[in-house]
Amino acid sequence: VSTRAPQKLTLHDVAARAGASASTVSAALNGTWRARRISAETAERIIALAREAGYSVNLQARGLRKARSGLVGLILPEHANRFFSDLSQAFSAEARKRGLCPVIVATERNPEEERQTVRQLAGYAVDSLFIAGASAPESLSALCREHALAHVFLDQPCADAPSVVSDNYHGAAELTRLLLDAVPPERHAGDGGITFFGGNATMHASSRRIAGFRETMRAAGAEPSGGQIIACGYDSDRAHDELAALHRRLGGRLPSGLLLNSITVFEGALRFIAGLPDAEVRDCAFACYDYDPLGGLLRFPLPMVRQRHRALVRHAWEMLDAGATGPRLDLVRPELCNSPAVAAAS
Amino acid sequence: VSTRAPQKLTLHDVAARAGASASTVSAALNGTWRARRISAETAERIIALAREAGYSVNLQARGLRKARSGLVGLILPEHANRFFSDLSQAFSAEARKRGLCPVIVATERNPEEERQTVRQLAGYAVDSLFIAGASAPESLSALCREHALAHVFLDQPCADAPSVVSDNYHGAAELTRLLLDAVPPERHAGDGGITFFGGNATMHASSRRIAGFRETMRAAGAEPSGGQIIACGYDSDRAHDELAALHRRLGGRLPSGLLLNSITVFEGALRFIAGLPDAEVRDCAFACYDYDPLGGLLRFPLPMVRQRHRALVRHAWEMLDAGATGPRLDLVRPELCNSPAVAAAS
DNA sequence: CTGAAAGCGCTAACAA
DNA sequence: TTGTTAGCGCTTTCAG
Repeated sequence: VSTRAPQKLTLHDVAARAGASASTVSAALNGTWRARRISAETAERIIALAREAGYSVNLQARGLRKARSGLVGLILPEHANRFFSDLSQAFSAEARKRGLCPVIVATERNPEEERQTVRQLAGYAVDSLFIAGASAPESLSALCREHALAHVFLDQPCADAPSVVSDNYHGAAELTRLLLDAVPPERHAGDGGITFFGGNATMHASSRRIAGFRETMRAAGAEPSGGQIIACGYDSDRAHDELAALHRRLGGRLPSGLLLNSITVFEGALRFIAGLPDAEVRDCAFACYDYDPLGGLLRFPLPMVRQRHRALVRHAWEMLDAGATGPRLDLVRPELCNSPAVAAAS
Repeated sequence: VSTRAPQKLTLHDVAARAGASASTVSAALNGTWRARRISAETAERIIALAREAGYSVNLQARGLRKARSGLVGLILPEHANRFFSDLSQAFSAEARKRGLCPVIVATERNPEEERQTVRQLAGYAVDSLFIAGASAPESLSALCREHALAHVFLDQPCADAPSVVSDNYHGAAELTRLLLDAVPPERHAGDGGITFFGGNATMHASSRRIAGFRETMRAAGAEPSGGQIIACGYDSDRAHDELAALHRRLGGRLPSGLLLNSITVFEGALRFIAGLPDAEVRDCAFACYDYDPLGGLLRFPLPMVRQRHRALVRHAWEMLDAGATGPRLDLVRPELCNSPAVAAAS
């Protein structure tokens, strides 16, 4: 079924066969022939010929000549994560819509790997670069500037460049309010009260979420104690063990409410909870800052907050289109899923 | 903090500053200077100079010259899917380990988009191309051959090219055996018996899984009836509705066992199941051909089968390394998660 | 041990 | 209306 592979047909080959010059063929194939006032007849003849000869441009050569490649980069920590893969999806769709080719590179939260990748993508002359969840944003931004590379940060903001991130503060505040509603007031505060669980307090996202939690609690007259904020990282096993420890400290019960900060933390917690009697579980209100479709289908209600990946990406692209280059931080309100209000209605 | 952007330093600039020629600099920077018998001193001087001048190669120019780009392509249906994002992760890791830059493009299960993408990636002179979950493999393989592009298929095999896919038959057989064990023999066969649910019987993966199901049932003396194989696609809503319909047909009960063919089908089913009384749910044995970490943490046991993405990718790469180019189909046994045996032990 | 020269395949001035 | 020319920045013979 396959045509003989004719050893890489070039523009000149096509030109020869068409009895035209390379530049004419180039113009015809790129649709710029109108501007070059090449006769429609010639153009069409060339286009037809090129197609049937199976010609296709060498994009490296074009890129070299035009000093831009038609590639757009996205750097992110990992693929195997719902948020980042949603981001990839949205990014890809937008890139292809513009006829660009998405290059998505996972850097495993390794700052040196991130820097290498920026250099590499600059080497390929990507037209612009999106950087999500960077571990060292400022250093990357500097690198991009050295390479005169348009760039924008997502999720983890950069102090020196356009950034668009979720409104972590309000997302956490919303979940906190739901927990406050679900738990009787006398059990709001104090050890064993509503507890923020998981995440890394030194990172932007978690610190904003913790602020949202703390201030919403305070506004409800339930200023959280130190023991009500347990930022024990994002590791699932770690979360499991920390929750077990908390359960022990509380004399064999769960806190009145748990705001689980990320899906991995939720998984760890769920693994612990799975071993508890139903009554005990029903006595604790849950909420999760992250989304998984199965989350809404458990034996207890679980409001979840989901980052609006589409909106984040679209907004980032708009910033670049607008030629934004200076520092600027735009927030996108995340989406509340499985809210009890909606669940009650259904 | 940022260095002045010195308007794209080229190899010739470095050569000039070093008082050497372009070819010498090139050799020094590429580590080929030994072979060219350039003095270590010169080489080191040049390397130091280049680094401090902030030089970095133009990979498009290099690629043009060498007729290979250092890019490797992966085409897949979508990012927002656990299996494919796991695949991306494994692919990326392997690519970067080899100093190559992964280019992952999602084509939305659109055959024309797939073809376009192959052409585009060929235009960028990717060193090789991995194609996962293709909707029209043979046509893509032909395209690749036209472009003399080394390629390999994953997950969805191609009749004319090296392919590596999960052993769907045995994966399904294993799940079926677990269901047979969990359900009393008199309820194995007949309508309301163990039922294969979801997927598309015309597609490779599902058809192999159905075969595995059917033959394992038969071997257990429980040849499934037509009503016990409901290949209603992969859509979650559709699965929900079909399961509701089945429940109605069975006079308001679930079948004795359900082999849910994909996580989306499972989601739809779970949404329906969530509304049923506990006793009814406990009366049905479940299994799922796909993996999600939350699956193991539900109120009923759920054995799941997970494709070994790492092994798939590694094997595919080995085939390319070995220069495989003809048709060939290699199977990778998937992994059984949440098996009752293991659960019982813990 | 090192430099000069010849392109890789394409596009965009500039001529004709 | 079209062809000629001059590179984009790099690697790689081939001569020194």
